[in-house]
Amino acid sequence: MDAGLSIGQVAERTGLSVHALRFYEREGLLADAVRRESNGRRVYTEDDVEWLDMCIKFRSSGMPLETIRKYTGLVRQGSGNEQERLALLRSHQDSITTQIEDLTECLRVISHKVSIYESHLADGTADCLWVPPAPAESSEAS
Amino acid sequence: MDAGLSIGQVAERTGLSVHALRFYEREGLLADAVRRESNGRRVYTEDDVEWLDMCIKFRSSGMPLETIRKYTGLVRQGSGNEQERLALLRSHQDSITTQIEDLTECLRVISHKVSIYESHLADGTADCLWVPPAPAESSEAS
DNA sequence: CTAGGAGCTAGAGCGCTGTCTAGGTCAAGT
DNA sequence: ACTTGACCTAGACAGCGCTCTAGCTCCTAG
Repeated sequence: MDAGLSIGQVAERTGLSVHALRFYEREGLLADAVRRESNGRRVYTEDDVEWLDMCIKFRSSGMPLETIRKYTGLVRQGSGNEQERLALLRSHQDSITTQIEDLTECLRVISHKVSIYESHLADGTADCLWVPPAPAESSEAS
Repeated sequence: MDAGLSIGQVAERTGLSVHALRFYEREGLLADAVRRESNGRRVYTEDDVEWLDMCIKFRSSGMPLETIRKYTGLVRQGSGNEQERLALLRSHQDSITTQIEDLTECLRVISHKVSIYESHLADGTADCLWVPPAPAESSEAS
């Protein structure tokens, strides 16, 4: 039932490539070095997969490998550094929040542009474009 | 008053480096090739700066240079292809929306982790961590 | 016995987005 | 005259995050 997973199975479950899995391991992103069968093949546990899922969340929210490595290092050291871990997580939290804000602003500007194109296409007046960017926070302009 | 801007001034105003400005131009991201003084120096207009600001929005929301180049090409061609421009903008809009959703999910998971660390640090029980990821959409676990 | 397929390591290569260097021009200030 | 500083071009280099290759070992099925 939980007999341990091959790298291929983990790849399938996480969506990472086998290359990426080996790469992550080499880069020290894994909580503990993956166990091996007698023949040298990696055997992953469910915990490994969970950890990898976490790494994927970190990565996909823009945390650099370097920082994941640092976090991993803290966890590997064992208890005593929870404040540090927390600080790291909090700062990443902030980073994500900022990213979301920035993206939201971009979305606003681009949506404004889209709506201008839409209305100009609707009433046939599709010239006098290109369109200057949205005016920061006020009502319509053109 | 609007005597045209040097590359240095544009760098300062946009936050791009002069290197990046020249790079973007080489890469064909600018609506129209920047005018030059007799001595070959670039002279930017206010419109150029606005265009660059737009490019910055595109870039910072993850649009690849390639796509910006495509958009620029459409605009350069002049009117007649507004549908295409609109399609491109809409698809980028979607991309941003997806990014925001993904980031929001990451933020949820990480905030969960943070709150677990916080409470364990609060009542002194800061072991039994590391913490598995948040359970998708339900109440607390650990 | 043989062919596939999955795994292994070490290390090269790549796509993207800039950044930096080398070598030069030009204009202004001292 | 000389220095300084902003600008120019062409092209090399860099950082990040993978991805792929070469050359190998196993194991299993036909």
